Amino acid sequence: MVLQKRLDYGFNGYQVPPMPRATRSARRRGSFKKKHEGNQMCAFDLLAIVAGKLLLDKESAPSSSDTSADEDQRAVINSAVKNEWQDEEKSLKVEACNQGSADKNIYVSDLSHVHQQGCSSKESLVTQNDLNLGLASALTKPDCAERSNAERFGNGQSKCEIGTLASKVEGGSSEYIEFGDCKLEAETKRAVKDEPHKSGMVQSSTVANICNLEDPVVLDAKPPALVGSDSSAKVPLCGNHIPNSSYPTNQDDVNVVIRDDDENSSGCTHPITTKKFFRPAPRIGDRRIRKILASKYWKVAPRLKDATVSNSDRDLKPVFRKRQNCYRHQRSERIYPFKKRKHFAYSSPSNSDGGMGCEFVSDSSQKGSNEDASVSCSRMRGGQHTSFLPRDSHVKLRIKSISVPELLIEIPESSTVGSLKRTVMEAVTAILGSGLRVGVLLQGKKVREDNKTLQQTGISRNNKLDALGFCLEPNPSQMPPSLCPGDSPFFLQCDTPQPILRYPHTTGVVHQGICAVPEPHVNNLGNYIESDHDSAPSPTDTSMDKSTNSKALVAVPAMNVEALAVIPAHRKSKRSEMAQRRIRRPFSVTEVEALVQAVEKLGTGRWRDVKLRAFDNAKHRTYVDLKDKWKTLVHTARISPQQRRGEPVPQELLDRVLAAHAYWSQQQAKQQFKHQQAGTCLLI
DNA sequence: TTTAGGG
DNA sequence: CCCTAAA
Repeated sequence: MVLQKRLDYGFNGYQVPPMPRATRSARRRGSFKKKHEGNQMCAFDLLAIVAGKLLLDKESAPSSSDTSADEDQRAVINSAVKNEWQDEEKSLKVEACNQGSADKNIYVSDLSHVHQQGCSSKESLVTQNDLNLGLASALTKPDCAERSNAERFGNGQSKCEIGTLASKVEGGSSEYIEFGDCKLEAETKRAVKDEPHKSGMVQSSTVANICNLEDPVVLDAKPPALVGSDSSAKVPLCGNHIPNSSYPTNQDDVNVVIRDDDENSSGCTHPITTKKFFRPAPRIGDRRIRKILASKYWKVAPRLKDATVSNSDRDLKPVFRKRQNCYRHQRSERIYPFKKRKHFAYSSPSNSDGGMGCEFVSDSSQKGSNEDASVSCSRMRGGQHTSFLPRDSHVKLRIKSISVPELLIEIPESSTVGSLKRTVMEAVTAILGSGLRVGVLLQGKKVREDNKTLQQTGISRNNKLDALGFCLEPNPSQMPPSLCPGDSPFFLQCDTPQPILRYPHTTGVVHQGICAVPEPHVNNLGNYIESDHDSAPSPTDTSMDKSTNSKALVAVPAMNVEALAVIPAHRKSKRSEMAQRRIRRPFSVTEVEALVQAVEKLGTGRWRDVKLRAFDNAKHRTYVDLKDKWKTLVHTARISPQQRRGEPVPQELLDRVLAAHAYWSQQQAKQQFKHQQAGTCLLI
């Protein structure tokens, strides 16, 4: 689209809330990005966190008291799932892909692969209201052809696929993460074998690499007593004391506050509302974490569980506190899963064949005692010891892929890709947050009898490799009753303890559907591209403000579940693109004129003053921008008009540029000369 | 944080 | 526009 109209620029009298320079600079400072290059948390991790939590919830739910083999199996799988989801350093991101068919598919996929496969977010995306969304791990798919596997189900039925599962697991711990006013609990793994200072310490990269554990670690079996208590279990398991931690450790959890980028306050500043739900920002580490998470690319949740960023509970809103207690309670029930993972740790970690379904491996002979301890532990919890035999044949599973329910998203055509991404992200988060459970499929059929043993069901080690499948399916029990008519679709809901979705930049727009968002300007999930809100009201900018039209999402559970083959991602995946490059905003002639005028007056080398003088209200123009623009202006003025590109700058302006440049260069030279003179005089 | 300059 | 050294 061509800019038809010039920017109405601020110094002409437009009143735009000035952006705090400090934040702006902080954001712009490259050092920050660099410094935290490793501290990314990708969308996938977020999903993992959510899913991990839910799976855990499910796992420890007292309601499922029976300890049938099936239940055990699910528990084990749950462990693996949540572990794996947080394990991979997949640089995933919600991407939109147009495969050239009528179907538009959106994938959560690896950055490096999306484009590789010819899927570009630049392609036209939102041309219909009913988008067919697929969550796919592109990196796990050799090519687009395989992806079409998912597509061929058509708009209504395509499956959402998420991630690969491998079965490599280590110890773990759970922690809290706040996304805006959402609070999630995340299960994270922990290198048990590491030195305490290594595994537990919070470095500057608190949010960084928690998954770089290459070697599976086998835990020694702990006496049940250890498993019973939260605190007692943690120490030996995780060695998580934090010697030089910059984080206070007076609490049991980690509270990470995600705040939005400063850009989000553009248009209207909401300094207070933004903070409403957050804990009082406290001590040392908080700022860093906050920054890291605000950097739009998150990696993995902080791994230390015994540290907390904030120490005051009293300031929490009641509902918040309640939530926290709730989580804390859950945590204490979640010790045993960690141990159970040992069970899984033995299965081969390396499987990169893109098979489908899962694999059975005989496991009866290995590491009997350790695993038995954990397994028995879980069974004891259910009150049954009878089924447990030390030499029981174990079925070893390797889940290579798992399906998640289908997502349907409705979004106006006028929405931008950026908002679409956010929307998908939110939908994904919501769908995972709405409650999932693991379904078991045998020979394509769902196994519903939870009480049957694996043997009875036919899930034995003699089984075929692909006979067994797993899927994630909506969990009706976790859905808000009011929003769940029958077993119908589950909706996004905002005021559940689960991930809360917010729609950014929604200036007073009513969200259709269930979400009533208190703080529309807080964007804690996406904040991708167009968070750079332009305060200068050009027609382009207003039209680009798509997020205003964000609508509520409706997610429909998939009826159609089938595992797609996926290949595990490499652990050291390429760093996803760091902080998003700012969108390009060509200078309008008006702006150029303002710039020239200011430079004529102030000279080159005083860009901050230039900024203040002429661009104070254009918060998207930094003094660096102005300096750069001047640089290019000078260059433009020197080249022939034929070589120039973009909106033509009047020759008159270019002449002034050259004149001013010459003048101030001369001045500068004079200054330098004088200084030199002074210096030599002193020396002599 | 700003400036200056290369990429 | 980004990144950074240097001030």
